[in-house]
Amino acid sequence: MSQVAYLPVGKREQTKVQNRQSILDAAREVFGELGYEAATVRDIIRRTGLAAGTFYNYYRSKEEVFAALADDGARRFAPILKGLRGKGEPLDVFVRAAIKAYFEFMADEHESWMARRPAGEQHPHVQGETPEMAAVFAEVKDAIESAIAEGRGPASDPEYMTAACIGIAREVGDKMLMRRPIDVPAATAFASAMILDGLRGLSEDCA
Amino acid sequence: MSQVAYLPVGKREQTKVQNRQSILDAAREVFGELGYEAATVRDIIRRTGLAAGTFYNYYRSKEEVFAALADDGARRFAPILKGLRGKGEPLDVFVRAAIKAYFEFMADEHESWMARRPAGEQHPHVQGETPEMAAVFAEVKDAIESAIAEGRGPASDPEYMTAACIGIAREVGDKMLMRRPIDVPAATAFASAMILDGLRGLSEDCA
Amino acid sequence: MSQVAYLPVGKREQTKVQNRQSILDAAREVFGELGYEAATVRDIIRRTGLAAGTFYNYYRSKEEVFAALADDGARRFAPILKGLRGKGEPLDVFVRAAIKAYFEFMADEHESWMARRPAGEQHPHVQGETPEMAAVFAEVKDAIESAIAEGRGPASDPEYMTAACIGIAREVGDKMLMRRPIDVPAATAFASAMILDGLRGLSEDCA
Amino acid sequence: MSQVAYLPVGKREQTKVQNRQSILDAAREVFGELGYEAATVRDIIRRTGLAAGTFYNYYRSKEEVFAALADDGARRFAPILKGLRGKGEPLDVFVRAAIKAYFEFMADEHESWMARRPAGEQHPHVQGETPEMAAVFAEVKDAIESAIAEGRGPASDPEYMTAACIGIAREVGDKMLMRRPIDVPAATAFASAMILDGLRGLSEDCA
DNA sequence: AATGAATGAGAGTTCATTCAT
DNA sequence: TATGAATGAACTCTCATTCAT
Repeated sequence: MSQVAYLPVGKREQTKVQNRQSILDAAREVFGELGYEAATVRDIIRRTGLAAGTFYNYYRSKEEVFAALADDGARRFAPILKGLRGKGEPLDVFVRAAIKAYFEFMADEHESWMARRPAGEQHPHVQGETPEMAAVFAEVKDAIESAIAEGRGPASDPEYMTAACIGIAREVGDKMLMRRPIDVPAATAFASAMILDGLRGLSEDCA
Repeated sequence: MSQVAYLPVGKREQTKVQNRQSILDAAREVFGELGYEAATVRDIIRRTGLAAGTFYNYYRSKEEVFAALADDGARRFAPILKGLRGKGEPLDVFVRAAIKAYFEFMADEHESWMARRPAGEQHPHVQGETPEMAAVFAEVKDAIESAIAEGRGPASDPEYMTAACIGIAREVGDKMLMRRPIDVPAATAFASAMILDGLRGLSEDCA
Repeated sequence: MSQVAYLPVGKREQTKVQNRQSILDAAREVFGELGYEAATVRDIIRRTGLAAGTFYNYYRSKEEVFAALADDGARRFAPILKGLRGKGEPLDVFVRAAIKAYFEFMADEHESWMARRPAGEQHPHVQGETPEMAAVFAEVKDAIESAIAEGRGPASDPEYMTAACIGIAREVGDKMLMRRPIDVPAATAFASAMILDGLRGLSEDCA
Repeated sequence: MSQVAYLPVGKREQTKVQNRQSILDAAREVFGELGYEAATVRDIIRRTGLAAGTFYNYYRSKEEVFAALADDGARRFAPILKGLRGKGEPLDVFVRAAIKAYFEFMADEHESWMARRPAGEQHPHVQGETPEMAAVFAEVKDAIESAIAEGRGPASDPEYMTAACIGIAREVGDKMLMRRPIDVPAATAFASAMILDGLRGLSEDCA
């Protein structure tokens, strides 16, 4: 009677939210383990414990869940990046901060991220992307390109530069997650140095 | 009957070799066009003109053809790399040469490589690998690691270094293939500079 | 509370009646557009705006709505036919009047009737019946048979005669609805002449 | 060795022909019992005993089987009608002959035809057409229209005339099949008289 | 060996129907 | 009573793989 409903709190709404979340969670795992292409809607619902048809009450296709997951990731990462971009910092500061943010994000997500490297790379396949990662990459790329456009870094070939930075972040980040303990600062230092100074910089900066 | 077989070139052996090759060729095309995951054995045999069952006389699965293709690629790329490794060159020479070899290899293969990026990125999907590429990466990684191990470069963190180099090569190479004309020397210069000097080096080396 | 209910018109009863009617209307449309077989309960409720479960408070199945619709049609057509049957008219008068009544009924209903012949006969399918039509046929058949039984026409083979009349009415009526403008008198004249005089009668009666 | 192969006689070809036939037979039955719309591919293969996938080795869809069945029917009926049309007979001769041919065709097919009226009309549904019938109707219609166009009958309203004749044939034919014994000559006499002379002609011609 | 039809598991998806709210 | 999400059976169709020829 006197209840103030800040959010829908009926039992129905509750299970709806739960189910949506179950599906997203299951999807994250499945995409992680099998890769986007190999994953099937049925794999997702199986892991969910829900009935086959229930999936379609929430998402119309595998693509749609993927997109939802990507949105999730982007929503969490974008603000961090936006903050960095606003300040007009010189490139090295920006790079270090962005890499740090990215690696922290990766480490955060890493349970599911690890799930997808199930010991021994049984499939020859594809270095998968979690949907969140895909979104994050897009953001990073955008950020780096505009940083360059604003003259806060060498104006060599913005597209190649972005590509190179992403390549480093992706591969080093991947390796980072495979080590125990996961050492974000070390990986950040390495990747930043590599980006900023190349191999030459590594002896001094990282050794 | 009266044929003298210097090599296995009897009619049987000939068609056997031909068929095996047809399958590999078809597989290369199909993996290129559809991506590894989306490709099906049926797609491969359809393109082959052979009967469905015949496929299984040569390969037991899609994975196996993929592996065979990867071997192919590795067999062609490995000698180049081996040559470089033998000479005990300093790291910068080795890197430049390796990158060059790799990008030339990519450009060579690029017809099929391009085929599988069918303009507009209709799937959200995965940056696939041709099987050959996968093999090449393994080789490169090995080469770089041993170069480092032999002390011909900074002894920072060999695994991270390798990862970073591969990341740069992969992403920059990808971009290179998307430009017209495909400019291998320019991409090589960029990637080498980036690897060796990082962003700082780019202004001088590449501009 | 203080409402005097002459008929069940309480709020509850009102919406009950309304809902029942919505469902029937929606069903008529849907059967018309999709055909009986292709129509689904979901299609009907979707058009209704009601919740899925609500349908089942009124009808247990698609079949049951169909039957209800047929009853509707029969209820409207039966009195007309009953009027004709009571008078003991000779067969030709009866036939003309019945055909006229039937064609008028068809023309009346024809919006929905037309909807279900969506130009170009995309399905190979079946000449469907609206439920009302099915009911009407039953009535007509009964009327004709008893007219014959009462000796108001040639006693050849009542069942065949009925069948023939129904066949003519059905097919000619169908054609009538496909022409613009819909000319009920002309179609009635044709069908009556055909029934009464066969092809020979057509030159004189209809030309 | 010395065998002259009039037809493919390998075991494989044999089963292929058999399977194709099984599917057609099963489809005929299923369309008969359930109607075209309600019938599913699964219903057909279930009755066949073949594996699910096998269906698709022969036909790509329900539509395609239907079409094949219709072709069958048309192939058998068309020549008869063509023969009649060539001779330029007056309309009454043509009509009698065509009706006779049609009813004989129906009686022939009637095992399967009967199968689809499984005692008591459990579905409200559709007066189905076997695919063969659909094809036959198209032929008949064409024949009648051109007979009229050639002036071998009253020039009233060709489309209505055709419709009326088809209606009679369809409905009377249906009834004919429901009687035991099936009396094709009687039904032919009735329908012909009805078409040519209408109800008035029935007393004299048929009684 | 090569063939290609048969197989049946399994994918995506829709639907009638139930039932807690 | 109305609601609408959950259910799971059933449908269409494709695929990897086998095996008689």
